[in-house]
Amino acid sequence: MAKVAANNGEKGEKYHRILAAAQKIFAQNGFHNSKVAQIAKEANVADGTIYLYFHNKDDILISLFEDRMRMLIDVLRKELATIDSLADKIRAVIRLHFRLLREDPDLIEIITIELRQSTMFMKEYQNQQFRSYLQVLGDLLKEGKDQGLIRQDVSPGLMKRALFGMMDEISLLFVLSHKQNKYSIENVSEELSEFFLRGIWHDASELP
Amino acid sequence: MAKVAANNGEKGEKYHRILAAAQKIFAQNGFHNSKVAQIAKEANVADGTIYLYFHNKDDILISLFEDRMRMLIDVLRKELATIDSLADKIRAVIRLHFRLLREDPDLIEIITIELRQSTMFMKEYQNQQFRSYLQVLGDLLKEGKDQGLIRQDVSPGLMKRALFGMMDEISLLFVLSHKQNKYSIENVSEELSEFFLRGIWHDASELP
DNA sequence: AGATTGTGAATGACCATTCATTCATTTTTT
DNA sequence: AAAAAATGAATGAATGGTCATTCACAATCT
Repeated sequence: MAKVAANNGEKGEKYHRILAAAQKIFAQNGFHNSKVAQIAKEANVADGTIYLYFHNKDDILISLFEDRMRMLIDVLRKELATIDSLADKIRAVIRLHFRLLREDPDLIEIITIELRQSTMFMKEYQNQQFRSYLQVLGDLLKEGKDQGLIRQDVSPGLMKRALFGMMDEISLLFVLSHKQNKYSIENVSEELSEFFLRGIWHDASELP
Repeated sequence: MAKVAANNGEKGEKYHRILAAAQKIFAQNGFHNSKVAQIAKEANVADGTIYLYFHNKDDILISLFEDRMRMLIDVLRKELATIDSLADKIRAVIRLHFRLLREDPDLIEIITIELRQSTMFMKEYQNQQFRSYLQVLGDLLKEGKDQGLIRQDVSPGLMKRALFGMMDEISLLFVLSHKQNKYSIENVSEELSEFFLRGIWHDASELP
């Protein structure tokens, strides 16, 4: 008993080491082609040890996903709190997504590929964190509508997904082409922001 | 050898029966959780027979995907040929995608879920048909830029993917929520079209 | 009859998961 | 404070179940 873990998010360091290993291996091979033994090796841990921290292979993926999404939402919320203009907030959402693509491509690869790959069984687990992330986007849009900045015939529930879909698909482009891409991440982020804002804005000529 | 098949696309009817069965089973369970034996049963064919028509399980998915994409592109090209206005062409692209979602949800489920699920190994197979589909979208955007209808700082190569990503993600919403959705497919198609056109259009107030 | 097409039981590779065992560390006893 | 006992985290070899794939045989054509 005793130490309930000190450093990280409450769960002990071996737990997090395994998650980090899983992130790498899953991003590399996809969930179904990743062997638990590989993850164990990457984490410098015996095969069996993994089962002290996770119920089974699926549980690793789910935990990984939830953990990372929690972080993402956290960072996002903090960044948004420092920005006033709604348009700039939306730009920040997009910029963050693509900044992550640069700083932690494995994470984006997990979101982009594994989220779908496991959607079928994630359905059961409801995937609460992902919902929260979409929620943040939806709230921004709602706010914009209320302020009259965004057109009244925009559905936040739809457009939050449209936005995620765009970012996700374009991330995939980068992830798969392994950086040998003719677009720079900065330009992409910029172009997407302006496109999205124009699409929803009440009067595009008034876009700050 | 002998008969190269008469009725359908060149390949013989058992071939197509297996593909149809695979479409259903894959949509139902996802690629990795679908058993070859299930597909055989659904197609009223012996397990071994499948291997007379396909090299292996992966080959079934790839063939299915290529075959269906070919159809989709075909229909799309024909529809576009009957339309003059560029804006209406883009609307037609979106409408077709969502019409399919209604008429052949299994197909959209395959595109939406399995495309990602198998991206890793589809990379090797280059996925020619999917590229062609994107190509069609890209050409439309290019055309619009040349005509000055679309803003000059829009990148067709990027926006074709953004468009696909949007449609794909929102299809996923429908596929997963199994129709119990508060949005109607028609409204979604309509709202997305207007959003997308405004996003890229040179002067949104001049949108036909 | 020879060729082609189809069958489905049998095979064997693969891999998630288990569990008997080890051993460092902590607790209790003397 | 040293010795003895208890603990439970960690290990990794062994297990067992699951399928994709094969192939010897059968049916059907030409």
